[in-house]
Amino acid sequence: MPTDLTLYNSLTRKKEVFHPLVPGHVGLYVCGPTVYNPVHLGNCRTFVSFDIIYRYLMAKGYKVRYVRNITDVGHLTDDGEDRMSKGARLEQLEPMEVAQKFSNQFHDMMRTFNALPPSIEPRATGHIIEQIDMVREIIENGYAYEVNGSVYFDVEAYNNANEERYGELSGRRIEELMAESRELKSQGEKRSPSDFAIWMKASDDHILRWDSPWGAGFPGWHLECSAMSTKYLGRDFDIHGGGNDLKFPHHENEIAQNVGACHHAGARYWLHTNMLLMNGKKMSKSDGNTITPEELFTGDSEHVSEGYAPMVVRFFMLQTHYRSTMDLSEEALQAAKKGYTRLLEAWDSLQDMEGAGGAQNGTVGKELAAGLAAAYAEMDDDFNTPKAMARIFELVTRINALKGGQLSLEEVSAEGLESFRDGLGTLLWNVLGLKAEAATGGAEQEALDRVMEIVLELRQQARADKDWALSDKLRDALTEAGITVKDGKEGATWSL
RNA sequence: GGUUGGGUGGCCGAGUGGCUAGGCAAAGGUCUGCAAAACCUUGUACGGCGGUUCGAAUCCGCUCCCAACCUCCA
Repeated sequence: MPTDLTLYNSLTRKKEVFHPLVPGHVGLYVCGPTVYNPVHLGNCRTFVSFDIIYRYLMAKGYKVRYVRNITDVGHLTDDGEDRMSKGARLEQLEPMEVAQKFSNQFHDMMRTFNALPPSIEPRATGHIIEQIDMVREIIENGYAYEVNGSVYFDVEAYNNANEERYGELSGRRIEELMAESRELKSQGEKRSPSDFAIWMKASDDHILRWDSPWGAGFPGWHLECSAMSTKYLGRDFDIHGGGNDLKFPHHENEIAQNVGACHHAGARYWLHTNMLLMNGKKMSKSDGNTITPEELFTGDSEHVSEGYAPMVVRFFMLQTHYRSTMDLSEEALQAAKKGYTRLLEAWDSLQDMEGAGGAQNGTVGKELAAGLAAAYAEMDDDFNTPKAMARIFELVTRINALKGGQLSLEEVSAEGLESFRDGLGTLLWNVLGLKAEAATGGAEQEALDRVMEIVLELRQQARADKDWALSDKLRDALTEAGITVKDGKEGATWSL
């Protein structure tokens, strides 16, 4: 019984049933990273969230074009310096070298988190022509003006001509914005403080520069996403995503630019992920309240007592809804680690099981099927991964009960178990994007398996002889080596 | 100050006006030579004050507190 996919649209501030523009197809645009420094853990959270959304849309049978940009033009920093060239000077590298270095690093990190690559990953510097064209269109439509080689978006003119739509996404009112910014800074070349640059004149020492009808310069803060989403997904497309902190001004201005250029607003559904906090506060380098993904994995940080595997972190992210702030803490990570281990162990147990019932599923088989369907249904409700996880853990309990004998496999048909296993596997590995990480690989792992088999056999012999001293000694020694032995009905099992 | 979203049991974290979210931790029990694991059972939770309602954590008002955004930021 498939349900409709509903999602929370930031634009309307309501949950809406999702209807793609073209049946069967979804155009998804997500604001990607600025590649001038190492990827931040908060970025990872956002991209993991959209990875799950991407995966789930595909699991629903949609053909998805997922576009996620790389910003390598840089934006102005406080002192007016281009970020890319700043990075270049500090690192003694070419700007494109810096961009490449951190793009590579970003891609590695996405792979580590098991996030699928997007269908198209356009770079801002590769779309200067499109951006210049867009600036020209906006000027032609009367929503921008040129001053000394820079072009500014005329927010007031735009707002008056388009039913006061500036601010519809962020809930801001133009009068309030003007009132504030008047106090904050001088107007400079802008006619109005709320106007924003869509093309900037390059000063003589600015490295990243391109020729344009307005002289040498570089594109403005928000233009790339407008230009690239339009190019690859069309003037109207389905979903635009990004972090909450991009809502204003970035996304608001993106809409203005789209409408300003071609009278189409771009995305119909806007999805915003919430922030990752640590100790209840935004991560910030300046006050030390931060941890890099690498530090989180290795445990090399004052904020964690040990390293956490990337999949434990991903699992941890799954337990919070993408629209809620997520608070990173040692205790929460510990809980995630244990929970994830329990999930993996149940999955392992499930692999060795066979349904013993007849052709018809018994009570337990039906419960398994219903629980799995419920988990999928939770995903239809605005990608509610925490609720889906709750349903999955109810299934974990049943799997363990089947293994422990509290529930009988006689209640599950062979076919029922098979399809349950397939469905659960699809959900865990394909949709939620988890993976069962082997502690060690290949030959080493095989050898260890073999050794453990021998050791456990010896211990089993000792237990049969009621030589508890020897059996306990073996177990204690193994425990000391980091290997846990668990005695079950079908013999002992072990885990690292 | 403005905008947006929050404040849920020891911790994390879902939530539909009335029915056990879930994970971790804790307590009791079953199983086990012991242990671990597993299974079963257990928690006067919903910032505060009012209101609507037969009934509110869930709706409304006020209030306190928190976070993000308003300047580049996922």
